[in-house]
Amino acid sequence: MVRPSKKQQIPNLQEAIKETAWKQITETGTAALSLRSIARELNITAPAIYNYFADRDALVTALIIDAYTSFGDSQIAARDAISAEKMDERIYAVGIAYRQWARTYPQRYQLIFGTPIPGYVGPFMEILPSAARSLGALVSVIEDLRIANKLKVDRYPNVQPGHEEEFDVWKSFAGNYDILSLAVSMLIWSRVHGLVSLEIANNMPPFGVNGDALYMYELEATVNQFVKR
Amino acid sequence: MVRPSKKQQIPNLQEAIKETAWKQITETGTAALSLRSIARELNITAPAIYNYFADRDALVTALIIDAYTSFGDSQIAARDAISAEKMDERIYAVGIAYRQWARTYPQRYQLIFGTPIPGYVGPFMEILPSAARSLGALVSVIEDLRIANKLKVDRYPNVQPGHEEEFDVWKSFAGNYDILSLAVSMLIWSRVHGLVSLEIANNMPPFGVNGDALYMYELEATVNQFVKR
DNA sequence: AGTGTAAATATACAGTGTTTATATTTAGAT
DNA sequence: ATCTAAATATAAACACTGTATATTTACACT
Repeated sequence: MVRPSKKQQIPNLQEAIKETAWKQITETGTAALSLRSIARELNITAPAIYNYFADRDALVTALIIDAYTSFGDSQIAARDAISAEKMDERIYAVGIAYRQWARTYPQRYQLIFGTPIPGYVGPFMEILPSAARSLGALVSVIEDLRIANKLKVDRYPNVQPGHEEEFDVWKSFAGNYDILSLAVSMLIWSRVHGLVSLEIANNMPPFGVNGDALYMYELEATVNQFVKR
Repeated sequence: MVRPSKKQQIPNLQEAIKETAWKQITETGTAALSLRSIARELNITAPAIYNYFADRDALVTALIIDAYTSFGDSQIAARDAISAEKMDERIYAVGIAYRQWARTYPQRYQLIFGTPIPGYVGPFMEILPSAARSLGALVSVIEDLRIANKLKVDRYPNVQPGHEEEFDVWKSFAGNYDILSLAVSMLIWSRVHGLVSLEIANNMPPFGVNGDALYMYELEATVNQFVKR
């Protein structure tokens, strides 16, 4: 038997490979991702995967884009659940959804923002669209604040020109926002990411404050810092 | 030739293995760490390493502890370069040293705070001493602030009891500080880590604000938030 | 001098990503 | 209906990886 007849083949093998990859990542972590073990579970041979993904890194890239899309969906849904005028509430909603998604899918979070795959470096321009879309939820709220003249940013560091190409791609997927809104969003994002990534990676000493309360405390501090009242 | 005479042997092979590991990590990243390639470079066989480290994870743990020690040295040196009364200046010094160390040794930073070694999970209690010591530099300054009644922490989330054993180990290496100082330090740490880790991992969009200025902006915001004046 | 131990090698096993060549099924064109 | 070509899978092999086992040898101590 060199090639099974189509009757016994898996339909949509490309999707099946990704699904099996996610299943294994969820069960045993991102580090355990292995083309051969995926093939074993699908009862195919490892080289067959190369008909659907150029190499292991291409599969990882596809997984990352899928994860960003899921992440972005939850970000956008959280934002849109609050009416557009209540901007600070939107910030809280997006912030809470951020942590919730990360805690629900810790492996996906690490796959996106960590570097758990040995040797893998993502193709920036390929990933940027889905990344821009997911971070765009926060950016859009900050931009609304800025337009409403409620963004408190005295002496904010100057934004630098350059990287026009990446910026254009960003704008085409996240929205055409002022670069100041983008820069402020990056700082807010880094705060949220700081707490969440340490929590996910269990790098926070296990003693200390309640995670939920600490996270809300940080969100409040951030809103107080950046929103005029 | 089954065993070379001691004359041609490498003295202090344990140290030599670690040094070679660091060299390779610096040159080709944490992901490329390999016992066999270390052995090749030292002109020994791979199993010989097992006389000095129980397995690959034990070597990684030793590297992490060394990295924490180097990191802690720089933290403590930065703190002690400023006289103890100038507490806010000490926070800046420790914060700046944090980013500087991370940018000087990005691979070591990722080794400590990321998860770039597939399947490796560090033995918490073994690493805690060196970790506590390095983070203790910041904690000690926050504790000084608290004692001087200059710590601005209205409505800070309650600290939780439990984990007494880890806490005792922490205190024996970082100092016997109030748990509130510890908790505040964790939040400050998460902010610094958020910015630095995104910068190190190149996960920050390359457009935006100047890295140095943004980092100082965040340090100032943090000092303004937590230090009474 | 003899012996025991420690430290290295040699060998082997199971796993990984990937390449190459080969076989077969399937779709499309004559 | 038949021939051809592309698509899709396998089989085998290569160069790696960490690690276990058995063996050999150098050295230190009695």
